[in-house]
Amino acid sequence: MAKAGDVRSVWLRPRRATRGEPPLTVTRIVEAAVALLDEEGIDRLTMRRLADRLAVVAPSLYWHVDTKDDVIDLAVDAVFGEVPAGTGHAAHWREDVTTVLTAWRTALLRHPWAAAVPARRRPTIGPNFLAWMEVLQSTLARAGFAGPALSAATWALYNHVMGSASTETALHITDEERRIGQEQLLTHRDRYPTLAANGYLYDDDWTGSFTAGLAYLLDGLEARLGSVFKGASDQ
Amino acid sequence: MAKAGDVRSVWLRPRRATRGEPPLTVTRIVEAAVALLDEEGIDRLTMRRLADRLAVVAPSLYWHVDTKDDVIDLAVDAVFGEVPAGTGHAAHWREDVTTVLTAWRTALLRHPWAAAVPARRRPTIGPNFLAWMEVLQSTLARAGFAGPALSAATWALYNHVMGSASTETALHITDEERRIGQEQLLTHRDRYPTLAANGYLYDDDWTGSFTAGLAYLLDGLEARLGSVFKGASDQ
DNA sequence: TCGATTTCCCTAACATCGTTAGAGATGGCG
DNA sequence: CGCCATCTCTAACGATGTTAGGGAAATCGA
Repeated sequence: MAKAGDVRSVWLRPRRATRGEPPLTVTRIVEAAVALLDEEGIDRLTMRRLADRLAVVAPSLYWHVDTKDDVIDLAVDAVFGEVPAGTGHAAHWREDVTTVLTAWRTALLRHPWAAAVPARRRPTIGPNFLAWMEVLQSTLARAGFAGPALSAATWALYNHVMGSASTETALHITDEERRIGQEQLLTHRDRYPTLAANGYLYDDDWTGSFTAGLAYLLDGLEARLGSVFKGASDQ
Repeated sequence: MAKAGDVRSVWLRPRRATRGEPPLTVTRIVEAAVALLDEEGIDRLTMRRLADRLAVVAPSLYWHVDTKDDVIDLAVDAVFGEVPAGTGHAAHWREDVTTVLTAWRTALLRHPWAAAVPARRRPTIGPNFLAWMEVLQSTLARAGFAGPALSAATWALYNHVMGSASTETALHITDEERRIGQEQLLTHRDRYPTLAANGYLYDDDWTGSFTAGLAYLLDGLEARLGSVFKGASDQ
C-alpha cells in the first residue's frame, strides 16, 4: 500500500518491472550508495536514506544485501573498479608504478570517503581492489623485486597512496578552520616551534607532496634494486 | 536512587568524593575509554558501556564531555601521549627518525583501533599528536629539509607509519581467515597470478615490511638531500 | 552558622539507527 | 487455473547518541 503522503494514485504509481529495467538490484543499490556517499559523506549513509533514493523502504534492501557493511564494502570496491587497471608497459617500471598510483589516487580523491574505509574494515578485498594490487605487484615483480622485498615494496607504495589520500581528505579543511588551527598553534609556538614556523600541518599542495613523496620512495626502491642486480636489465 | 539490582545498601554504596579521589573526570573517562577500546574494539565503544565501567550512567558523561567523538579524539591523543616524545639527537638524523617512528608504530600497535581514527576524523590534532609531529618535522628540518620538500618528507613518513599500522591491524587476521582468502585467490589465479604466486596479500612479517619500507623511504630522502647539499654537514 | 549557589550525577525520554519477522502482491510455469 | 518462487511491503525490536531537567552534595559569602 502507498504511504499516506503519496499523492499518486495506484495506477500512476510505477509498477514493478514497468520496463525491462530491474527495479532493485545490487548494482543499483551500490550505485546509489556511491552517489549518496559522495554527496553527503559516510556519516549520513543510512539504510533508510539509501532506500529513499531508490524509491523503496529500508527493509527491501535486505533482500539483495546482507548488511550495511556489505554495502560499504561494495561501494569501496566499485570505486576501485572505476578506473580500468591498465597494464601499461612503459620503458621503465617506474613510469608504470607512477601511472598506476596516480590513477589510484585520483579515484580515491573523487570519492573522499573511500580512502578511510579499508583502514578500518577487515577484508575489504573485493575483486577490483585485488585487480589493482595485482597490477602493482606484478609491475614490481617485473622490475626485479621478489620475496620479502617485493612484499615490503608493495605495501610501502600501497600505504603511500592510501595514506596520502586519507590524510588529504581528512585535513582538507576550510580556510576558516585552517586560520583557527594556525592561530591556536601560534599561541603555543614555544611548544611547537618547527610546526609554527612551517605553516602548521596543513599543506597547500597535496598533489606536490604526494608526487615528491612517491619520488623519494621510488628513488629508494630503485637504489636497492640497483645494489642487488648491478646493471641487470628487467626480466 | 540505586538500581533495583544493586544489592549494596545505601550506606555501603560509595558516596561522592569518598576520599580526595575524583569520582568522574575527563582523565578517568579517557582512561576507561582506552581500556574499553583495547579490550573490545571501536565498534563496542558505547557511551552506556563506557559509563558502566565507571559505575555511572551514560548521561553523566556529558557533563565532562561534549560528545562521543570527543571521547574518541581524546583517546587517540592519549595513545600518542603514552610514549614520551624523546628528542634524542643521534649521530645521524636517520637514526632519530627511525627511533621516533618505531616508537610511534609500537604505540599504535598496542592500541590497534587508534591508527584508523585519524584517517576519518577532521582535526584529531591534539597536543600529544602535535608534539610527535613537532619532533618528526624538527628532526627533518635539522637534517636540511625546508619548504615543500620538508612538507613532503614529513607527510611521507607520517603516512608510512599510520598506513602500515592500520594496514597491519586491519589485515591481522586469523589463520583460518587467511586460509580462506588464499583459497579463494587460488581459484582465480588466472586473474591474479602475481598475488597468488606471492602468498596473497597477507604478510607474515609486518615488522620486516615496515622496516624495509622505511629504509626505502629514508634512502630516497637521503639521496635527495645529498644531491642538494653535496657533502654539506648537518645544520 | 546558614542560606544561596555551584557542581555534578541522576531518571526519563526522544529520534534515529540496523535489522528481523512475516504478510502480501506479482510474475512465471505446470 | 493454481502453485511457487521472487520481491517489496508494514510493523516492530533493541540499541544508540544525546537532551531536558530534577535533586543531592559540596562550596562559598555573610
